[in-house]
Amino acid sequence: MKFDRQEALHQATDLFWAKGFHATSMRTIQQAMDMRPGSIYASFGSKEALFKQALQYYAANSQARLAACVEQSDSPLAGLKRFISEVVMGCDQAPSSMCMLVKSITELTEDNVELLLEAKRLLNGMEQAFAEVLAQAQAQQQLSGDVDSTRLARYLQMQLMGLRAYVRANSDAKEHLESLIDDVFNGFITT
Amino acid sequence: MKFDRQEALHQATDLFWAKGFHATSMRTIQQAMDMRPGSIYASFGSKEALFKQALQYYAANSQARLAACVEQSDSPLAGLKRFISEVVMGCDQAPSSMCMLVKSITELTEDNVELLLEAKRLLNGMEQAFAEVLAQAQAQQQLSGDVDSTRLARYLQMQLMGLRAYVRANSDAKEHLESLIDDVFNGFITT
DNA sequence: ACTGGATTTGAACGATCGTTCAAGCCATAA
DNA sequence: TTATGGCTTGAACGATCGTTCAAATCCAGT
Repeated sequence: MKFDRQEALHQATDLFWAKGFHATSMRTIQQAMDMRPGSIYASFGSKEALFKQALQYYAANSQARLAACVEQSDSPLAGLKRFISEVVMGCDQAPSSMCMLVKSITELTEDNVELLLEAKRLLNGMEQAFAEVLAQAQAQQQLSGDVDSTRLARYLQMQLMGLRAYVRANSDAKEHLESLIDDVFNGFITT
Repeated sequence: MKFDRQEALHQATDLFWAKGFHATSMRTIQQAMDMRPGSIYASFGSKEALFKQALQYYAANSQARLAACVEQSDSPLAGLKRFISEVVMGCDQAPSSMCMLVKSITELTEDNVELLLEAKRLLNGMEQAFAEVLAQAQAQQQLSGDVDSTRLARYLQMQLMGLRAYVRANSDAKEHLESLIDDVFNGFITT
């Protein structure tokens, strides 16, 4: 049976996502991957390199899910809202209610500049993906075209960060969740 | 010269705030405090206990600053906006652009339940403080009284989390900052 | 000056960290 | 069957982690 690199990376990503960079030890990762240190270092290089690849794996997954949401919905805007709901409501199964990129940017310091910059870069990619969906909505007259879509995307991203952080801090506030999502979504639509 | 417990705690708080719980070693703290391990453990108990006291110190400071802002301003609402601006704009001197409580809640897991719960508790305290200021504003007819002030406070806290996280992730976006603050503030006022 | 209790010191502990590498294993080719 | 080359293994490394504690130091009261 061949070694499944993708699956191993998936396990590592979930662990890093749940516990963060510093609190996740290589020994825990070895256990989750069912691999011995030598193999891991041969495949991924180092803990930092592995984390970087985990970030990229996570970001690629997120963008794919956004694209899937848009495709499965009737309109770009509906797809966007579906994505937001999916992300915020489905946080029970996820390793963390928060975005792994935001968590990483929150945790990392100048001691790991490369990782910090990579996380920022990938998060900017997400913002651009949002902007593209919003531009689509504008092209289809679903959204007023007199506001810069990148500005809307920025506002949306900020709101989404706040939403997911709030859920993390107040996990029992699931009741208010749908209304909060609506507030966020409507708030930024009418901006 | 007597040992200044408050000053020592202040140094520790700044370190924890900047680097988080796991990435801050006791040796770094010893250096920042200019104290030897024995003295620290005699005064504060353990790393966890020290961090808990740092959280409390930080939260008390934050509430005091909010109160000061309200007092120095002409109205509760103006005080609130001043506080938000102060917090978001003045993040250059601060150890981190993000709230230490939010950072902690983001970083900590079930491996340190007590710290996690304490951070959540203190953050709820902040939210309540917001609610009180908003209730004041309602009492002075500065804000419509037909919306629950605790609901407004919740929304404000979510927005503030998003704002500070966004600034952290996109530190070069200081240009859009004032407009973002306005958006946040106005957005939640008209809700 | 002397004493006794409180405080400060810093070496050292065991545990765990990220990482390495010689030795063992296994599939393929001759 | 044997030789070869790459992959896997897990013990072990030095560094650092949080923490302890006996010894040194300090200072108030006599």
